[in-house]
Amino acid sequence: MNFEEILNENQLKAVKHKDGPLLILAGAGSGKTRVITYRIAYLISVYGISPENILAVTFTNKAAEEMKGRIEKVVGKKAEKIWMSTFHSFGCRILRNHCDKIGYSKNFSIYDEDDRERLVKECMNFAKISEKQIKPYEVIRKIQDIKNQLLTPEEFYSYANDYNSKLVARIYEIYEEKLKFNNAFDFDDLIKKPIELFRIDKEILNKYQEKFKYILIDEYQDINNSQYVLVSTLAEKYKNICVVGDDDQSIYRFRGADITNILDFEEDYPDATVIRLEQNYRSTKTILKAAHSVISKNKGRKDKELWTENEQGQKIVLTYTEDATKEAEAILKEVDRLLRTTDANLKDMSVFYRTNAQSRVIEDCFRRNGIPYKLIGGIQFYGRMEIKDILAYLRLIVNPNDILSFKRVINIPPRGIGEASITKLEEYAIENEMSIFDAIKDIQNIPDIKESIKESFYQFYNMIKGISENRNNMSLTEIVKTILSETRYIDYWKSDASIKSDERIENVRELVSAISEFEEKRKDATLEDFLNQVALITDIDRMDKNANAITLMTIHSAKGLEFDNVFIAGMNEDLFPHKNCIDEPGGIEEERRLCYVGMTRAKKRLFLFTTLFRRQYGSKNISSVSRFIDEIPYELLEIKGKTLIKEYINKDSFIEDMQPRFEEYIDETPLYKPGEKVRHKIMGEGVILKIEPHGDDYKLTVVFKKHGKKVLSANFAGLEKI
DNA sequence: AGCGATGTATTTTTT
DNA sequence: ATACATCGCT
Repeated sequence: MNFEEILNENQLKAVKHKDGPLLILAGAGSGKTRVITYRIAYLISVYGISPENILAVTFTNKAAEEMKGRIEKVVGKKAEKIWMSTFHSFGCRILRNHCDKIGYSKNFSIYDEDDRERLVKECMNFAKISEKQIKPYEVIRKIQDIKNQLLTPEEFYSYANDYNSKLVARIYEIYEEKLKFNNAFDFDDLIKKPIELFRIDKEILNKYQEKFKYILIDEYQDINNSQYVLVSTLAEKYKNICVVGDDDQSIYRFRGADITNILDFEEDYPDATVIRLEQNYRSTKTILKAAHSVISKNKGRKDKELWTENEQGQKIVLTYTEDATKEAEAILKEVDRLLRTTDANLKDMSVFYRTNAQSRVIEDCFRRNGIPYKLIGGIQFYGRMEIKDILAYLRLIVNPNDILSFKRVINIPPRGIGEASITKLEEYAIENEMSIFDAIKDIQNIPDIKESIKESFYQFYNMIKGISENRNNMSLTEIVKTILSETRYIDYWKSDASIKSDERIENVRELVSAISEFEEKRKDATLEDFLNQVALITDIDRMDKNANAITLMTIHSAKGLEFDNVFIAGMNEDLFPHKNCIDEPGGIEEERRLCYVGMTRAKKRLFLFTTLFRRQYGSKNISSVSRFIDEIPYELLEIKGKTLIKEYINKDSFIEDMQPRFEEYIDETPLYKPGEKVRHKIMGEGVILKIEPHGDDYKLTVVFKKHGKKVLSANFAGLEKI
């Protein structure tokens, strides 16, 4: 492998750096992934570092897998020994090995966002705190913050001065107790608990500090406090820590990401080497210039400007449409045009948006017009109700202490067991510090439960126990199939008349195939392995890059990806930047970084869309163009839909609310000229014969190849130039 | 326990 | 608009 030939000067410097802290400031598209992969390959193949001494933390599981594959091509099979995963998977692995040291057993459950919400609500119930006093959502956010700061309930109590904080402190205390009782970790625990472990057991810490002599952290700008502590702790001994990131691409502040981690790296490690990667290999000059012009409005960033040898490329197309439906149609039109007039495939295209809710209109449009798409995010596959039901059964088999999972499925399908009986059983279990199943064994001692219900509890217990005792003789697929047949879960949905029930059954079947696929890939895998994997997998990890379909996702999900053609929908004020961010300090800057991330995903062409109206809680409201559009130099934009603006600006009702910035885009010249070839959705190809003004609109006379001469309205015909 | 009617708030982004 | 919680009824 000749590293000199495939890397530029700075990339090579980063790859060849051996010992000591290293900060790589890698701009968008600067070949960051290459540098990480080749650096690891170099450490192993040239410096002779043993693969098991390397820890690499990436942003997605998929990125880890891909990098590992590429490293394997250079150094061979031994690449397997590298620990390469996301922060959370790493923490999970540590806990699987050592959680007994902090009072958990290794069949623990991992609670996701949905589980966490249920648990918080339970805790609030328990503490007699109503959802009117404080919203569960707010509590979850606070608890997340507290955990990122690594505070115990007692510690937080001492900080809690105001009323709300005291409520949260109380809920947090119960929440932590319940997690422990259930032998469960939430996402934050996967970082926090390993730190606790390392603090308690210096021997284990020492073992891992010795093991991970070389540490690499990707997307360092997006790590939060607890992740920072975890990394620093591990790197403390050898300080061979290489971090890669870009302060302009920090977009996860809402989950505690702290941009000062990367900004202060040189203070943390005064002898750090700093390497900047500023040559961009991804985008056109136009795209890069526009993106830079936007991001440079941010204050307090490390000043830098990327450059590229790539061609100028076409202008950025900004399209005005009336509303989200028309916006979706405009995207479709552009997609269609690209497919016909360029060599682009659907898999080279992606539509980004700020909020998941925006995907629906676009999905509808694509579905109606037969455009295959893959949707990332929103309600994730493993977040679906029916999938979570089955997973709860599986968890319960693995971890009988998991009361949350127990309660989820004890009456699904219905077994005639109600809230009241469940609560009595749970209280008995908690009082006697026993698992919920041991409580069932004792059920004759619990007063006020009807005999028939006791019998139902017993049956449920026997079913789970039966599968549990047998599970070593069964494959994972057999286990899940047994659950389905014993619970008659599919029948339960078949008897449900709603339109969604077919889809649910389909999803359950897909879960079964996912399990058998998993089992095939990892022959010795246990049910625990599967559940852990599922808890930490994301839609991005499941994405099939080669499927010929256009990708729909939020800009957050798009981080780290690139596409030839990028469409960003909803460039509207209050949506992007989102209204919830506007008052928050630093909120706008974060949104601007998000915009920068979105724009810099594009390699060849970038299309932005904005609407004159947006629907909000049902009603249609006037909406203005995103400020980020104004931050793009006008000469880099090609604007479509000007006649539409003109139409609205002449309406009295509209003019009052009209933002002045619309004015500059008004163009009196009609969009079409005689002699131009156009295409109509229904009538196909034709040539424009005549144009005459008609109110705010234009009357077009067009001769179509197949349908002859027609007179159309320019605004409504939806003609496309060819 | 389960159903339907009524009222009410609406989560921005994700491991 | 719509999902979701709550309440009262069977």
